[in-house]
Amino acid sequence: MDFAGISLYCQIILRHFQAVPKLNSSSPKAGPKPDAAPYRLDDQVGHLLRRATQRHLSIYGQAIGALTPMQFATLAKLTEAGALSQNALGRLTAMDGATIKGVVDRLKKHELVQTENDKTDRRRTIVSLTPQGRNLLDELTSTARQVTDETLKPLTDSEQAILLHLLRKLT
Amino acid sequence: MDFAGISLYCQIILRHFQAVPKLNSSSPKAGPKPDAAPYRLDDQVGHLLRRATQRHLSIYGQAIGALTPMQFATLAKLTEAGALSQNALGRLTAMDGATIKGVVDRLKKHELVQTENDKTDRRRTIVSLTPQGRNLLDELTSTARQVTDETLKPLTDSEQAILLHLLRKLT
DNA sequence: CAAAATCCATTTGTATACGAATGAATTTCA
DNA sequence: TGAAATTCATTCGTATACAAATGGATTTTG
Repeated sequence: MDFAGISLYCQIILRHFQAVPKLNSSSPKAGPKPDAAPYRLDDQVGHLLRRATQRHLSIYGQAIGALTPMQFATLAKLTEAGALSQNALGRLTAMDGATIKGVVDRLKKHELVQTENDKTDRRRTIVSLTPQGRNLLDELTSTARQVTDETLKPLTDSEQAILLHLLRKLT
Repeated sequence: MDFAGISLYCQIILRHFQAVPKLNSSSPKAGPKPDAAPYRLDDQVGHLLRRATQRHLSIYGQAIGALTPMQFATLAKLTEAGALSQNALGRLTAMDGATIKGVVDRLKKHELVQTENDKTDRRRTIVSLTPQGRNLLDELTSTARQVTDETLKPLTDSEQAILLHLLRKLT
């Protein structure tokens, strides 16, 4: 095992040490206000996730106008995994059945994907990329990488890695 | 300055050291595949933010059925900041004008908020909590804290603090 | 095997989201 | 001051989201 990364991580640790509010800073013995902590919206994970997502989607929107974020995700997943049943595609892009249907319908209207019946399982609809869909995704992928980079720009490289790691644990 | 927190942070650093993919692990000299990194949806911040948000909203939904997340956020912000113009309320809850209008309309229908004209600025509509709205929020706040706790449960205390810190930087 | 449980795609209904346009009111600034 | 810029609330249109219900197909199991 190679320890070349340690100093980088120490850097961020030290930075965080000053920035992060101290855990248990209120002493364990009950003060005059046991319920002193107000409920502040700006401190809630949900709100912070929401705001971070909004900023990301705004960056995406300025960079990519041809496809909505979920349409892009759908084409990206099809590129990655090949043809998939509509429901499987929804699972892999984290959309429920009702939602992925609308996205696929709109992509079909633009002739970026096509559907066919599954021979083996007559419940399934197989969704696949059209040549146009493949081409469009090829053109947009490098821009999409820039969108990710721009989204993470406020963080150092190690902070970025840690954020992704922590978000993954929240899945 | 007190350094009592350092060992905690070192713990997570060491854990991350093994879990986080190495930065620049591909050598700087061009290999046979300069574009070797595939675009994997599951590695994109946007997708991870989305999944973390989905899990959070699912936890919220199981815990709180009386109000949607945005309705709760709206009441919480009104409790925190007092009566606000509709647009100001939208800004503080991170909803645009069109969105906050729908939320306020639905809260009004349930008589949890009320609106009045601003005497000073005739463009503005002032939104305030009704007694029922205040009561309902009082009842739900401790559950909302549990929702936040449950959302962050997969992380240690220091990881939680770091995540919130990093998300704040992405705003 | 056949009933029960699942899975698949679809539809319906409600609730965000947000760009863009609009008209009224207020503020800015030349 | 008065025109230009901004702000506010509203509306319209499109695109997610997701719970719940439905009907058809497949899998699981007793």
